[in-house]
Parts: sequence; C-alpha cells; structure tokens
Amino acid sequence: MVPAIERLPKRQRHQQLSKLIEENPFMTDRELTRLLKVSIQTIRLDRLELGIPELRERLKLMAERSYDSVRSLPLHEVIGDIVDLQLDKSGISMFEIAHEHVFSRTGIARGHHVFAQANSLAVAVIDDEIALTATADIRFIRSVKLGEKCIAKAYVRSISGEKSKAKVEVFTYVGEEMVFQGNFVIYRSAGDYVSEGGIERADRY
Amino acid sequence: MVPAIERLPKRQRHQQLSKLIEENPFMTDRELTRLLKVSIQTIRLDRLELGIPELRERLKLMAERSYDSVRSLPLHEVIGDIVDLQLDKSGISMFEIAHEHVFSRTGIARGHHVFAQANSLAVAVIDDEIALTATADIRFIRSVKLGEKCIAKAYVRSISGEKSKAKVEVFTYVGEEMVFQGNFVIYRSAGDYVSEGGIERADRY
DNA sequence: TACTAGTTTAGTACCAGGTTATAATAGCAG
DNA sequence: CTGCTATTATAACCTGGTACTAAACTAGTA
Repeated sequence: MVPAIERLPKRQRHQQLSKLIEENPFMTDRELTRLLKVSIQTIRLDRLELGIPELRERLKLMAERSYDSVRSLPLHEVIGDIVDLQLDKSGISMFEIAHEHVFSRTGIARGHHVFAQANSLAVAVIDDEIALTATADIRFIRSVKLGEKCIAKAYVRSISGEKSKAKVEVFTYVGEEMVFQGNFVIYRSAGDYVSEGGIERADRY
Repeated sequence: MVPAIERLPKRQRHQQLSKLIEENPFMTDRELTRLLKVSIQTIRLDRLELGIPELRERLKLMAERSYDSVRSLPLHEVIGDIVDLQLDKSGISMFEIAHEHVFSRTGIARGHHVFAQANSLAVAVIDDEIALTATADIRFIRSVKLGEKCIAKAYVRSISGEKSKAKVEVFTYVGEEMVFQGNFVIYRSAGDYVSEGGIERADRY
C-alpha cells in the first residue's frame, strides 16, 4: 500500500513549497518550478493538495486583509483596550506589548507606547466633548518588555468645574509591579454640563 | 477648441470613476460599466487617462503595501523623520500630522503622537547602546492640527557620565510657534551590551 | 514476468480580466 | 463638407491560472 521508502521527496517538496510561498506569496507557479525543479503540473497538484490558492487569490486575500484593517483602524483612537470606564471617576485599560512596540535590539518597549496607553486612558476617562492633554508629569519606573501586559488604571483626582481642567493620575502595572506613573492635566471643553452622571451623549458612537 | 458644453459628462464620469474605485478597489471594469452606464471600452480609456491600473495591479499594490509594512516595521523605531542629528548634542526631526493621528471629530492631534515624536528624538540623540526614557515633564502648549508639520528640536543639557543619565530638552514647533515642550531624563546603558542569548539561526532563507 | 498503484509530466480546452491596436459611428463646430 | 472629440465595437493577444485526459516513469508485489 504505502510504498514508504521513496515517499519522502514529495513531503519534503510540499514543505519547501509551503515555506517558499509563505516567505514570498508573490511567486507564480512558473517561478516555483525553477526553484523546485519539477514540472508546473506538479506544482499545481501540490498546491491543490496543500490547499494553497493561486497567486491572484493570495494577493486578493492580502489586499482584503489590509483593506479591512485600514477601514477598521480607529485603533489609533485609543491605545489599549478599555476594560472598565467610569466617566469622570476612573478607568482601566489593557495593552499588550508586541514586536512593533519594542526596541528590536533589547525587546524593551519604547516609552511613548506606554505613555500612549496612559494618555489615551486619561483622555478617555474625562467625560467631555473635547479633552486634550495639557501637561503631564511622568515616570517610567521600570522598563516593560515584549509580551508583557500593561494594565493602566486612571483616577480622576479633581475637576475644576469652572476652570475646565481635570487632573488625572495614571498607574500602569505589569502584574503586581508598577511600571509607570503619570500625572496628567487634561483640558476639557469649557462651558457645558459638568456631569454628575445624568448626561446622555448621543454623538458618541 | 474646447467645446465646453457637452464636455462635462466626461469629467464628471472621471470623477465618479475615481471615487468608485477609491471606495472599492475590488471592482472589475465590467462592474463599473453597470454603474456608469457606458461601454467597457470607455471605462478602460478612462482608467488609461486617469492612470488607474487594472484590478489585478491594484490588488497587487495593496498586497505589497501591507506586506512591506509587516516586514519592515521599524517604522515604529522612530516617530518622525530625523533631519539632523549631532549625537550627545542636538537633533531635529519632522513629523507631519496625518488622519490617523488626530481625533476624528476635531482634527486635533492626540497628545501621545506629539509626545512620541519628542520622545523618539530624545532617545535617538543619546549616543548609546541602550537609551530609555526615565521621566518626562511635558507641556502641550497649543493643540496641533491635521496636516501641520511638527519640527522637534532636542538639546542634550547634561550628561552625568557616571550616573548613566542624560537630560534632554525638546521643543516642538509648527512654523514659528512652539506647540510642545518637554524635559526628558534618559537612562543610558553604563557601557554594557545586552546579550540576546547568542542564538545563531542557520535556517534562514 | 506481468499487474497494480502512486507520482510525475504533458497537452488541450477554457476562463477572467485585462492590454493593444484598429476601425466604425455619433455629434457638433468651424 | 471637413475636422475633431468621444464613444463603441471588434479582434488578437497576454498572464496565470483551473479542469480534465492521457501518457510515462517509478516501484513493490503476486
């Protein structure tokens, strides 16, 4: 049944094929024949067996992926995932340090990403039409590394109702350990309702 | 020369065409004929005039863009373009505020992007293996808006050789106007290299 | 030895989504 | 009428495939 001896070449080729296409999805079958030294039909049978779509389908998939991620990129609106939010009181967000956030040499997160999480949260926690960071006084307590999950907790310390400023304190933890601390002064749009929980905002989606 | 009267339809159609393709780059010429009520040849002439490539080329371009941005993501290494750099002395970087950096509602830049530029520059200007932000004291002087070019200038104020800290002051301008100011304390490596475990990988091509 | 099966190669027809070139037609301006 | 633009039509050709049929080259086995 299973010849079992000269069966390897095919499997090997399949592996190579998968790897080549993963490394460079822009390759045509014809280019692959040159690299694998088999006929174009073999390449096509292999793709069939492996369920690898043709070049054009691959490119279309990639295009669709990137197109979707461009569309749904209010990713920049808030850095990190908001876990809990009590407007004008406190908030919690989570942010996992990925490759693109670290110095490639050391795996240590660039400070501005940690700051961005805290800043986003400090702004988000202020319940106002417009909230902008005025000043910040921050401390990076220890470096954060690739893969670590940063939990930022923001507390609104004071709202100077007339003066249209709010003080927000943010602490960021990895596990039990505090890694960042910042005091933010946030400008808020003056002249409107100071919320005590009774404000509905319809323009917020 | 320019008939000027029934000349509009074409221009209008060109506009519509561009818009349709921009909105949905996945449309074939045949689908476009149905929307614009002209022959497929007209669509193709239009694309030719407008320099819009065929569907497959569009998808390929999109795929390449997303592929590149995944591969070459030291895009995050420095925020903004370094224009001038004198290590341990000063540096200048430029950063243009784009759509993805602003609050969509107001067109005002999120603070952490402005901070990121300054922070990146403050770190870059320190001539050392490893440089990390320790603390920062920052002030957002006025809000920065979509399309504005931020010029950040960093000055190294002191290097405490033994103590492995440096003070860097950064000023960010839009035109003549200062929009941000920050005092950074940067940790620097006290002269050691961080070994990454010494793994050589031969399985790489 | 011949039979059988898995693997590889070859060849043909066909398809989508075009490009390129060439020609025919409509509509109006001078 | 001539000349010009815009539009449409027609046909040949291209790339990078799919789908299908058929042949040829392994081997192992009865």
